[in-house]
Amino acid sequence: MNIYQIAEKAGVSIATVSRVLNDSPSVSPKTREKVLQIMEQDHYHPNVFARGLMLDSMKLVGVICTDVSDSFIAEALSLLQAQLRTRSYDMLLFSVGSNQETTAKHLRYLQNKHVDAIFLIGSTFSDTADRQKLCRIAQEIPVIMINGFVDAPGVYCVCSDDTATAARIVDTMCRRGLTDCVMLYDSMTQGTRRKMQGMQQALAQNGIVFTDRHLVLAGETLQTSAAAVEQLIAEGHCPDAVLATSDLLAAGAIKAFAKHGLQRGVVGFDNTVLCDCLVPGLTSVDQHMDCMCETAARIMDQLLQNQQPKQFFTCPSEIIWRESFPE
Amino acid sequence: MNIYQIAEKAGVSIATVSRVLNDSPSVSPKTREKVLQIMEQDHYHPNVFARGLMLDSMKLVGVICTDVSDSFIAEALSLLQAQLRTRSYDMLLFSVGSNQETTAKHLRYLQNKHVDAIFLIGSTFSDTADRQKLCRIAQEIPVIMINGFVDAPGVYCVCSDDTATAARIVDTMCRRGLTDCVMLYDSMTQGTRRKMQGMQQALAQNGIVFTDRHLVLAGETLQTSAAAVEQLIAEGHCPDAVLATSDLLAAGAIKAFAKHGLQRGVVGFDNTVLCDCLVPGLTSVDQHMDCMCETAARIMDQLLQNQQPKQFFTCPSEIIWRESFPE
DNA sequence: TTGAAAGCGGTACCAT
DNA sequence: ATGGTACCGCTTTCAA
Repeated sequence: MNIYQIAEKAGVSIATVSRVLNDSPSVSPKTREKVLQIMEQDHYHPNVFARGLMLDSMKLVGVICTDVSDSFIAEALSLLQAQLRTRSYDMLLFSVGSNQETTAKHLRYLQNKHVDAIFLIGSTFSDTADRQKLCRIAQEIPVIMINGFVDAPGVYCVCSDDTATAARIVDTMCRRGLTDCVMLYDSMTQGTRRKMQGMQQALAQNGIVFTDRHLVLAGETLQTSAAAVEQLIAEGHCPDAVLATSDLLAAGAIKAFAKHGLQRGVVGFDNTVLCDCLVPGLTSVDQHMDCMCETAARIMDQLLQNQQPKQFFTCPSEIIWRESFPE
Repeated sequence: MNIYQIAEKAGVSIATVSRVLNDSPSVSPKTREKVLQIMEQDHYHPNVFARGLMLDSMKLVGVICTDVSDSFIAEALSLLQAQLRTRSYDMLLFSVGSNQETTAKHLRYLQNKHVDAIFLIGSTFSDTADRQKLCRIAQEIPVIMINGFVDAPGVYCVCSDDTATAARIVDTMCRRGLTDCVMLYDSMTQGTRRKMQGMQQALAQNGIVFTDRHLVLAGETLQTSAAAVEQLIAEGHCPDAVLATSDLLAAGAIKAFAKHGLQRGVVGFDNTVLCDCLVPGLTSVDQHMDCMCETAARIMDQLLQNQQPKQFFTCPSEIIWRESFPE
């Protein structure tokens, strides 16, 4: 069923049918009605490829993320999906791991797919060559980073205020005398860096110099994180408190402390479902992903209407206090 | 940059260029080399829309799931994504909630998008009208259900052997004298039903009649689940052991028991990251999603090559024993 | 082995 | 308000 057959049945030209499809005002109500009726009864739907070919758009956006099965990213996808739906955009999803080069390759791939925009969730671009690739793509297609940061023309970034929140947490720790606190992280992403800066600021405010010993590489699983903390304990460097860059790492710390019968403040990030499951309940940071995704979608709207949005946006995050580090 | 410009630069016709693009054998090595070289230096990539228009395919599959942020589904997506990538298919993702009608609508939507296949993750089709819609679509496009079951021509299903595994667990419980066990569930999906059947079988084997009291609706959050178990305790119906249809519900049970200082066997499903985080560690069922996704992808392969795969597949699941219900 | 030309199913401009 | 028609970029016969 195509536009020609509809035109023939309705006794009009394909141009008129096309006008009806596109809600053109210059069609008489009578004609429109007749055409619509025939479309209806024949279950006609315009061919998306033909439309794409002419308009160079299929109302499709590409989304590149490191790992769908990360609950933080999964939540972002869920919310972004909802935002896109209200705008009649579909989502082409790529879960590509944390390799930068792979991510860059996918950017190019999506460009060739003629997507209308590209969203990057939690990607890092520390490598210069890859960042330049990103810049080139961004000249042609709107690129919007969620919880990632690259300062380049055409690249728009929405982040949460990790730095401020991490600072607030570490400052609270210091004021309670827990000055020997550490940050558990799995890899030096932009997000980690922002949180680290917050810690550094707070320590400085409390007259403490931020050094390597405040930063602990903890792997990316519960087990590796627990092992890292246990090693600290074994070495006699048991920290007063722990701020982890994810709830999972924080869970590892809780486990390690519990094993040694120790009571220590632990705070995580992302406020995932884990927090309520753990004992003690995990104090964590809710990054208000809904805000970030809505902002990201709005940026897309503006870009596709050739408006110039601001390049950087920050969404507030919130500390959700639980027993692992009470307010 | 299109096929015409390449043809002109190479001094050949567009037909020849097209042949090179499609690896046609009837192009002289010389010509092919020259065309390829020009494509290379001009960074030419065929227009996906034009190609889609002719071939009626963009090497795209639609994936409909209830909720990306469910960790079980997120894992499935991650693995399915990997399978699709090796086959050069892209994934159009829809997270539509658990409403059947909405799911059915999206089937139709994807049909109009001319996707090459549709995957459904964890969907239920209890409503007859919606199931019929599914059947109609399945006549035209391969429909593959992961962890869902509908017996209809053109609908292919990959499930894990929930029934057998649930039976094994409940049988173990009974043999240990924990005959007063209950199943915690959140909604009567196909998966729930399969697990329920397993429980029923095992109880029957142990001379116990399966009744309503073995089935406890526990909502879909940690809190609702804990509340449901606490209510049982308050009513003096504290179960000997609990089998929950998800780890989250199981976590709720653990929490409720802990609050009352009770020691009870608890088993979950999906073997999510939660299991290791909980205290005691949660015994859970690993459904080997990798197997299911690989099978699903293979079914797609066969269907797209007009072969006739079996309609129903079962992947083995495995009990991962932890402290909450030791082996 | 190669080229010419007819689609694929729309959109949009130019007439009328 | 409507129709005719030239695209969009590729695939695929049919001839040469």
